[in-house]
Amino acid sequence: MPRERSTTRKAKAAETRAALLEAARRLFSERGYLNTKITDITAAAGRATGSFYEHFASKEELLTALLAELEDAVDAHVVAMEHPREHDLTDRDQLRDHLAAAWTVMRDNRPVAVALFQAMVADDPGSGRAWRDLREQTRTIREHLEYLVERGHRLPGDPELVAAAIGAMLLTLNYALLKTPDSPDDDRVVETLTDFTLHGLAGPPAPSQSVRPPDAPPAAPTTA
Amino acid sequence: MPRERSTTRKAKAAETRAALLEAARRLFSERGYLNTKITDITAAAGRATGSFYEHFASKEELLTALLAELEDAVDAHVVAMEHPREHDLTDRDQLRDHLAAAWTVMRDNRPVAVALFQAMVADDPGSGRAWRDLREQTRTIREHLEYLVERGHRLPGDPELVAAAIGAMLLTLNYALLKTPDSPDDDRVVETLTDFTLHGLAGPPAPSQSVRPPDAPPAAPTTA
DNA sequence: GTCTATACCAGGATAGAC
DNA sequence: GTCTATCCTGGTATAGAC
Repeated sequence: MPRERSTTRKAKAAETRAALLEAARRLFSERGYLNTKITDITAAAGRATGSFYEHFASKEELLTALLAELEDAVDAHVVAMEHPREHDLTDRDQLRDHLAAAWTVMRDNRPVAVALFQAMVADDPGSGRAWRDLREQTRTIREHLEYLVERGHRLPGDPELVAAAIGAMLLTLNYALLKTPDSPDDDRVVETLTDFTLHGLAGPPAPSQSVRPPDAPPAAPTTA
Repeated sequence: MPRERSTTRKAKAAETRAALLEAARRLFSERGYLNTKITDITAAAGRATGSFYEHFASKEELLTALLAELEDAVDAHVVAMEHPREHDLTDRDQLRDHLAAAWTVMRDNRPVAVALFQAMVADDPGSGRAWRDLREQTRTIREHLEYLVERGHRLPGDPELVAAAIGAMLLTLNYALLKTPDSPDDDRVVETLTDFTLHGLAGPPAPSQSVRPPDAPPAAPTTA
């Protein structure tokens, strides 16, 4: 009789590994990645310090494992979508869907989002890691923007830069709003970011093609 | 004869203090705030470890001093401007001036910008520091946006949130672009951020009221 | 594979002579 | 005020028994 209570004797290791990952998630979310020590993780997992190194060489490696899990989950979720680059981000619904997806992933995986963001910023500024991470995480957006440019659309600037700007906004705002209480609810944030990204401060052109009712007053005239 | 070579015996302390600050600036800029240890600073300043504590109680306090210097400089620079909140950020020139000012300050004070940003992110996510810092640093923008709303302009969302989004974009993009080589030049970045903030991805309304020549093709039609 | 125990070091901070 | 010397903590990582 191989495994009865999920313990094939040897597969018990996987249990410890899982416990460590789970504890890490909890602590990363609460105290943050940088302030969580390896000893904190093992203690929270009810394991000895030494056991940690049987599974991970370092905290960074554990984070990598966490990230791999996340990517698997995301892949499984997007498996049916294919996600070609032929999306028109100047279409409000499509834009909102993209931003909402990004936002939801960050919210549903708070520990990883926190850890990645902190790790990105903690590295030496000259290392270029921040830029690299930002580029990677905005790949999809960038490709969509490049597609727009190819179709003749005029963007505010280089797609790479614009995509990075949007990503910077998303990542940092998400992090800042993690504070436990009274954050604006996710829907409102996504709607705001959508409208801002789509039309900026100036607001939509004359005939409101947004979802909003037409009771919005016109743009303010110039001032001092 | 009081001071001959800037050493009144006792005023020599100020020299050490300045040396520490200067060394800290250099190291913060190169290795970042988090990776710079107090011993690194004293070593770089050619002083003994113990001397540090004669001037600052901690690294954080040194950062505060650095920040105070910066604010003095900024104040002196803006002294003639008064800077009332009656600015219209939907006016491209005014918007660009604001963004350019923020960008220039960050670029001209790289060490402080790095340190503040890292310190903000390194704190526990639940502490709310990130949100607090973000709010403080976007106070001016927020006030301008509130002014717009009072005048009847329709923003993409709550002024506080929109201001924070803009600030998040600026701070993080600045940090990411600090990597020494091949960053796009500051002018291009500011222009891009201006256009994005003003009109978003959709671009300006039909009759181009932006600076750009009218050779820009129309917005891309809808697609799959 | 997991535990206990411990070596080890980086770094913060202080004591006390000059 | 600045130095040298040192203490002491927290945290990483390993050794070796079970």
